[in-house]
Amino acid sequence: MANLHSAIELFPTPDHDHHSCAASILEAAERICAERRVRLTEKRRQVLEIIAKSHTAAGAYEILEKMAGPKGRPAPVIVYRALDFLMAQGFVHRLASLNAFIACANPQSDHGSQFLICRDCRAVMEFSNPTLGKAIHEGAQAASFSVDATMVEVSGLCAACARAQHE
Amino acid sequence: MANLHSAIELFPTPDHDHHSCAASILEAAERICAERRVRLTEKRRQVLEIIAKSHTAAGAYEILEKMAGPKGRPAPVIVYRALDFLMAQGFVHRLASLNAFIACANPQSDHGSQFLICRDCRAVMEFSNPTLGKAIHEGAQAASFSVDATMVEVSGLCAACARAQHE
DNA sequence: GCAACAATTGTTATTGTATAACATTTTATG
DNA sequence: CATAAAATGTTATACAATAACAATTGTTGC
Ligand SMILES: [Zn+2]
Ligand SMILES: [Zn+2]
Ligand SMILES: [Zn+2]
Ligand SMILES: [Zn+2]
Repeated sequence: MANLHSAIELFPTPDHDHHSCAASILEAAERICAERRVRLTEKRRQVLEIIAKSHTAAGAYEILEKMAGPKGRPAPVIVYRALDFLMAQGFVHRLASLNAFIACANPQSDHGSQFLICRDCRAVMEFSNPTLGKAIHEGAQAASFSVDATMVEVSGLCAACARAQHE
Repeated sequence: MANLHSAIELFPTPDHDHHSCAASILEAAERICAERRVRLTEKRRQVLEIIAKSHTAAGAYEILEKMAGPKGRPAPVIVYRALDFLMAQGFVHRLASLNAFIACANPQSDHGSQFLICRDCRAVMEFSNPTLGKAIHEGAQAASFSVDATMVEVSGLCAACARAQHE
């Protein structure tokens, strides 16, 4: 996961070679599932593969389309169940502002969701800013509020799209 | 809006007297609408009133139920149009993590959305932590990302519900 | 007042997102 | 292999949001 000091190189550019990202996500998932004695079944793997294939968030029905075989696409509940599993294991995050899903950049560590979302190319970057996490926790504490989960979604324009607009 | 140094008194407790909160929200809305020469029509006022009546977020269809008269409830689009207006004027915020709506605690100032949401009593507190806002902006800048809108939704347990669980 | 126009509301239909309930199949365990 | 648990299949439904167009209400200048 990007710690925003080296983030400039890490925001997914439209042209970057993505094969290694996707492969390493699948690899990590298999390893972690083995460790935890949970099963990365065919459906679950298929959904994760589809999500990991892109740095843009995928909607549930978009995933369904990509799962479609000769007999047409599976029922919605199929993808939602796979997503529930993948989110429980921390392999996938849900972006509430988009009703869409993105592969986790760092599935090992338990972490709050913090995302930059480009409104133009729809690329998503997950980041983890300690200052931000600390500010949230302190704020909550001041209200005697005990935190379960935090959601930070920042929408705007990525550097590449900002440049493109100036041309 | 709470600036989390005095937040302990401000998280809405289940038993607090709410009439003044709701009344002042409606009052402020009327004043601001007059200033801006926009119309707080009957439907809009009704929707705002329903939302302001509670410190828990209201779903669109929940609002529809409460709008129901002898002829049944109005069409969904009625409430969504009112919500669009109320959000544009800054009287209401949408909570993406709940697909629900809450009255703004400080409709004067333009501000990013930051909320504490109790998973138990479902009460919502809007807050504005400058450190948090700054951290988000700095993080985005480090990624050369220009921010349009930020969304911070923190779910957990409020103080009252935490106490209740310990009994 | 009233014509002309803009804003708001009404009506019907549709798309998108997500879950409930229950049957069947697959996998792990003794 | 019998049993139980986990995962998948099937059908139906609930909830969230928008599209397209008609009717009504409010505003403005004459
Ligand atoms: Zn992550
Ligand atoms: Zn972009
Ligand atoms: Zn607000
Ligand atoms: Zn509570």
